[in-house]
Amino acid sequence: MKNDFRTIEKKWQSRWEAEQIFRAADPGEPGSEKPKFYALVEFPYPSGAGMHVGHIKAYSSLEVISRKRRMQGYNVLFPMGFDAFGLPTENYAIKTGMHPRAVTDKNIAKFTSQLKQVGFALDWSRVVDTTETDYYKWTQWIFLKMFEHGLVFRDTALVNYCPNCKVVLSNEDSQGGKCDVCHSDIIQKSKDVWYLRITEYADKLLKGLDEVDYPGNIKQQQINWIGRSEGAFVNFGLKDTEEKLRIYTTRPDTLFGVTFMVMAPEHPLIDKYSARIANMAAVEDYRRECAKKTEFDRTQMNKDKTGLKLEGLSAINPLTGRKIPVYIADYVMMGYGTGAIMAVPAHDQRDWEFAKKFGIEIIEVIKGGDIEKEAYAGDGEMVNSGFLNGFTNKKDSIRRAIEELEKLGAGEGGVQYKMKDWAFNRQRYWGEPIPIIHCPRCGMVPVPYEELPLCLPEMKEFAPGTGGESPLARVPEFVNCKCPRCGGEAKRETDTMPQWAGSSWYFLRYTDPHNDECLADPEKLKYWLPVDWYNGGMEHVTRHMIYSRFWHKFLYDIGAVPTDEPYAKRTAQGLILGPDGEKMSKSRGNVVDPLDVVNEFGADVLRTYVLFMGDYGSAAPWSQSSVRGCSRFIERFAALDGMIGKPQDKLVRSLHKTVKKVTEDIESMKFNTAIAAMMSFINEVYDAGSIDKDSLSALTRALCPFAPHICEEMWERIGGKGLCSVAPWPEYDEALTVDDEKEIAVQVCGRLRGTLLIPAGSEEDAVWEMIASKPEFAPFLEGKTVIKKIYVKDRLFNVVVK
RNA sequence: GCCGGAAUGGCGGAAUUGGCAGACGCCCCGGACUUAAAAUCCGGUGAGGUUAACCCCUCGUGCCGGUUCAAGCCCGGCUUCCGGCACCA
Repeated sequence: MKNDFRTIEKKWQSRWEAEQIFRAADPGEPGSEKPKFYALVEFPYPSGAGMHVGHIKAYSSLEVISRKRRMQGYNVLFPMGFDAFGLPTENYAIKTGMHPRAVTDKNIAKFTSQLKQVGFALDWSRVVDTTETDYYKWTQWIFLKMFEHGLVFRDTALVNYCPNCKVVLSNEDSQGGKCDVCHSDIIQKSKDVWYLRITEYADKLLKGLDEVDYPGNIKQQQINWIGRSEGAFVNFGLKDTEEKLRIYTTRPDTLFGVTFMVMAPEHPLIDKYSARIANMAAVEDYRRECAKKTEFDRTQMNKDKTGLKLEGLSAINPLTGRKIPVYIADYVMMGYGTGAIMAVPAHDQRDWEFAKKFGIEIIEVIKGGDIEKEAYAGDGEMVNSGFLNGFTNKKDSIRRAIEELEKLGAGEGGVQYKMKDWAFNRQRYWGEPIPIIHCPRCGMVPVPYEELPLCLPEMKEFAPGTGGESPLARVPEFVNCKCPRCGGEAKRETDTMPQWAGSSWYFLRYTDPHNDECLADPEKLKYWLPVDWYNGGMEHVTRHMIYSRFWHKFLYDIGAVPTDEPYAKRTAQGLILGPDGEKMSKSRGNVVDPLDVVNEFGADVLRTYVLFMGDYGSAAPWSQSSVRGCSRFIERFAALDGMIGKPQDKLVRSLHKTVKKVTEDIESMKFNTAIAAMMSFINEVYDAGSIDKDSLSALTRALCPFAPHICEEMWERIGGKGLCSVAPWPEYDEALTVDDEKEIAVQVCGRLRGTLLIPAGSEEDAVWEMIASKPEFAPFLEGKTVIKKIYVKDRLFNVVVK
């Protein structure tokens, strides 16, 4: 037959929908006795542009895996939803005057129709939309639970602020000093910020990595993100005061090498002792200078150190009693450690550069480098260090130093994280309202649980206020309320949550998307969790995944979910680049629209191509002519119904090998070689001229996860029972996957001198006899002494001669 | 700077984890079919040498060296590219 995909694909998509074959069975329902398989893909942000080929690649992997698992008898949950809060929708709404709700609905409808056109085997009865009140009710519920457990706090802070989006961004959203959404330069602004105390979970997030199946690089990225370091807090005395200047260091054993201290310009002790600081005017100037720089600028200026000595203030080394000068410099950040450091210029390059510039003494305490040239950060024998002299092992000397500090009451061992608490508010309309009420008498009061959801008020204008305040602040009916605690007049918080909120728990809601009593029925959570396999992009490995692991671990701690880790296994797809090998982007004009491919070649071809184009985890450029190659493959398959004939032993064996390869390769995400194996098999069928019906039946089912429409059509033509998508996965006979004859390589002294057909499993002596009797090998062996024979069964025979 | 990963034909990529490098697909070339083209089918296709032809030989997985009967794969030293983090004390 011809692959008349325009008719065929519609036909089978409506059959699947009518028969609801992709619906997952909840516990207690028929089908739930099968082993469960929960396959999760990152739900899309429904942009107006519709789906991108990247979406297709991201979803196709688990689409194929879960289709196969379904055919193998699993109860599969493969759901889809929409992460629909966020700036692009809101900006579009502001520009066009449409309500964000209407924009969202339109975009979701578009995505839904496109996903269906590609034929993804999704359970459409479980669609989740983060912007629906039924959903964000529970996002708010989780926030309140966190509030209740002290994981939410508010602080005034210098924040990353995007002047273009008029919104406060987390560190994660403003990397490299650019806004993640619009790429404008970030400025620093003082704001009231809501924080989630994610640092409280830093250790749990780190430890949990031991029990999950993520690729090493993903684990490593999360480990780096959390950035745990072990060291010590040391309290330096401040001369002529009772004050302690507290610092954090990873090398407390270098205390004897401390020649100055550095505080961050914002350090509070500077204000406290401003009266003692003789050059306070200059200090203020320096501080103003620093405040002008963004954090990005500060961290970029890693060449030239700036700073200033605090005249009149000095610190006392707790181990030596020595007087040490104190500086301020912007290479020390208020946001890490204690905002102050002990500087050991001999063994820290930054301190070294600073010391050189300001003419400060450099004392070597670890032997092994040339501290005149640069700081030495390596290992070596401790010198000039009192009781630490002679230590050569870093671990021992650190332990000994901490011991001494603790004995003196001058410090203690401690741990620091690079990860910071999560700035959790945005001054925007299209997000979940933060369910908190500010009462002049009671302070911050949570909205009572029974009043959830706290819905967004209806508005016509969504632009943020000029002072960067949330548009919700302009709705008096929303803002003014009664305090739930004292009944007095109070005001609602008007900030909304960041886009990461809704995506931090959506996979839980899929298990029970319509529940009105709790975020999901505990029975259903218990049945479905954890997610067995989660696939998505590398770009979400640190933020989204760490956030959602944090929320999940919190929910586990309060007994709301049954597992402490949400995702048992995580994989990531590689990017699809444009045909020019560059990242696809509108400005480059190299974007490929997946729907164009569906219209020209059909969904089966699109699906097959994105998985065939290369190693699934690596980036690969789009190639339109390779799409044609896949189209040819599908056509060649479609024509097999006209080639049915008698079984041929060689072909049957090939079929079994092919089925084995496809079965194994799908599970290890080697989709390209699985497809290649089926292509080879079809080439063999064309060579042989015919294929038997059983083999065609097996091939059809093996190809079905990749190209389900044409396979359904083929299945019907060859009289398959029911729908191919739920037919049993083809079995293979292990005995038929091995040949009874093998062609082995024959080498003399490691050089290939020919091949030899031998009965499979032949022993060394028998093979040697065959080689010795073959005239074609004689010239290489004549007159030589055999020193060594190496035989790798069914593969290779190497004769070493002299 | 630090942490990951990669480098294989004209191109995307295979290679049972130390055992015939280049599967499969694209591109290109030739043939069949066709009035013709497209489509389709069949064949060829790493480089060089040799041969009338079949054969055959040599070289070849970023670079230099090593281990081994045998290295794309292991070890040591580089180069380049990609991703992440980055004045983190």
